[in-house]
Amino acid sequence: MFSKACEYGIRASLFIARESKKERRTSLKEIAASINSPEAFTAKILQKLVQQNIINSAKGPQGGFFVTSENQKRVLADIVKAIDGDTIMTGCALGLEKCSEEHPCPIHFDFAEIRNNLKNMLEKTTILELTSRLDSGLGFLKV
Amino acid sequence: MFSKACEYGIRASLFIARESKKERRTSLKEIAASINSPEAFTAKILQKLVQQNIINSAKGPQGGFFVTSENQKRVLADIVKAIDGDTIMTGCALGLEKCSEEHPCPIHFDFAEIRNNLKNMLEKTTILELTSRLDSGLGFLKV
DNA sequence: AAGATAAAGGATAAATTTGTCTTTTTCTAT
DNA sequence: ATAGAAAAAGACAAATTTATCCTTTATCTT
Repeated sequence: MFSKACEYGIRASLFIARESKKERRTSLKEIAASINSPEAFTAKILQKLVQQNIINSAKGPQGGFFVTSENQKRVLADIVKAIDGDTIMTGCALGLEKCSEEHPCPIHFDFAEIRNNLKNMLEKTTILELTSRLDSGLGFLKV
Repeated sequence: MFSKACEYGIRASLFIARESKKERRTSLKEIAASINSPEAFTAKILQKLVQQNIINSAKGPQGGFFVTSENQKRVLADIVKAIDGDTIMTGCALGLEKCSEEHPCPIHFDFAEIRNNLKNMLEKTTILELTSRLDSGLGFLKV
């Protein structure tokens, strides 16, 4: 469904956001250990998310990654788009470029429904909401 | 969503099934041209589908690929599983191995619904049904 | 100012997926 | 029997994704 990079990206973002709520910046090392992801690869993914202003970072001592309250309002779709693009939310299930309502592939209408449900879910689910779930013990990020 | 191999595999299977309804066996060359896929790569995918008895083939002159009436009853899920496995229908959205109802990731319940809708769709949609749509001009397989 | 800390950036490597090419096997029709 | 047709099989190549390592930049602390 999502690429490995995207899975790590979401998990990392949620972990960082959660720490941010506690007014803590967190380091790459801590993130990778907490979400069970390869450190250097995770660094690359976080770089990309920082560049797109989805999460935030600061260099130097006491630096690290964090999520501003503005960015806490971001949704899963933002992360997914930043890393995997939006093919999963808009593309044809059979990979046909010119698939559309007017010129549909054989599973277009069945799939459009599922894809739209996914899209809606990703677009309405905020980082904030998910960290709340984590805080209330509803959900984990590791293994 | 699906791998390229899976996209080609589904498109090819539908094309072959459609030809089979007309009592025609169809060749690799014809298939690849008709669904716009790389010929040699498509060959590998079809090999795998034949091995798993999802589509059928015959060697030699007048040979080619076809779909028995038994196999016409197969569903999309069979093809997807044969090529991509069933991760997409059962796996965790965040790639967590031990994600479950009891030990869920933060988006487990939202995602489970979407994943189940996808699973149900794939499991109820037969090759036969899809070729009927193609026959009635409802859907295409190329580009 | 100097040193330490932590992310950013760039080059490289491994693994997987996608894709090609050549040879072999099987079968049909003549 | 044999020639030709077509899939099967195996080896190889390119592209993409996943992953690592090393150097540079920024900035905080002393």
